[in-house]
Amino acid sequence: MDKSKIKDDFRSFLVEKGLKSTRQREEILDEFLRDGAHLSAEDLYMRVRSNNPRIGYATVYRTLKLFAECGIAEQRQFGDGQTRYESTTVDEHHDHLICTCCGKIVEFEDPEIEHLQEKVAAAHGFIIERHRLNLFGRCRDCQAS
Amino acid sequence: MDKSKIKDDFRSFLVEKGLKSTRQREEILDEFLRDGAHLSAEDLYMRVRSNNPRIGYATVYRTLKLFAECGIAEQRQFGDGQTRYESTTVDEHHDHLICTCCGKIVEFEDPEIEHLQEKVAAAHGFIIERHRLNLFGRCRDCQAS
DNA sequence: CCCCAAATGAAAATGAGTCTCAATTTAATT
DNA sequence: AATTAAATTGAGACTCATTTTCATTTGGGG
Repeated sequence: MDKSKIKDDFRSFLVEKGLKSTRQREEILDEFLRDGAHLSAEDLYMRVRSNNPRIGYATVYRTLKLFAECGIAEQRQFGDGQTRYESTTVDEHHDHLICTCCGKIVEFEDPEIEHLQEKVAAAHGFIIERHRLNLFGRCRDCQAS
Repeated sequence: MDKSKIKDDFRSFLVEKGLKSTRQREEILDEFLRDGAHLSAEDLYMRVRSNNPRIGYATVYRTLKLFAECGIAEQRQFGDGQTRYESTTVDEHHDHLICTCCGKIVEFEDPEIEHLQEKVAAAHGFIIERHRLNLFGRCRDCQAS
């Protein structure tokens, strides 16, 4: 949750990889951290643009991939055809409840489920690196209609 | 698992919807049921083509969507940019272990996990319609490298 | 300050999936 | 068997997210 730590992480990552720290990358990261959960490249592009209209589409895409590679963001697919990115704080990640009616997304975590996942994986000889759990259904509001 | 029952299901579905049973749909369904777990439209197109090169791309896409609508197939995204379809037997569905190294996909089911999912969803006021659980990691063979 | 590898932006390219439309086929009806 | 209306098909055009290309600009070590 500490934004300046995340920024430092990213800068270190760039140095290690022999990449450069640029104004654009900083701006994109700032905007990415400003709030938005589940931002698509398009979303982020729009936001960044409103501060600095000279930033290109491709740069946003490229930078987002760097975030993922660096580990400060994770890619998600919710089935609407757009890849969405979510900022991660190292030891924290969450699963999602997605309303098939209104599209609302609720995050949750459940240690018990995680533990069972490890168990299942181990039974098949796998070592888990990450997981994706999406529950699709109807939220309370949409159960009326 | 009873292929002729699945075919009958699909035929009934077509009748109910006022749609027509065609040679192409039969051929595509036959090929779809022949084996392939996790077929992409492209995969299936290739296979169908090897029997009948006159079948079009669009027809395969359209038919696959019908399968999904009918409930004899489910769509899956494994993050490689292609939608994959998996044949379903009504009450049976599975989650996946995906090796990030060799791409191997292992299916599993765990009633305990499912139960916990229901619980979590209920706690947030959701009624689950379906879920997707993917565990990414390294399979036994790839843990060496 | 110089240099060059890396980065950028604009535009073209790609690739999965969808749509259009003229020609064909299905299946219900004469 | 012939008729017919509606559904289907195949080819290719199209969409839209994402990637690549390439000429130009920029970061930062020497």
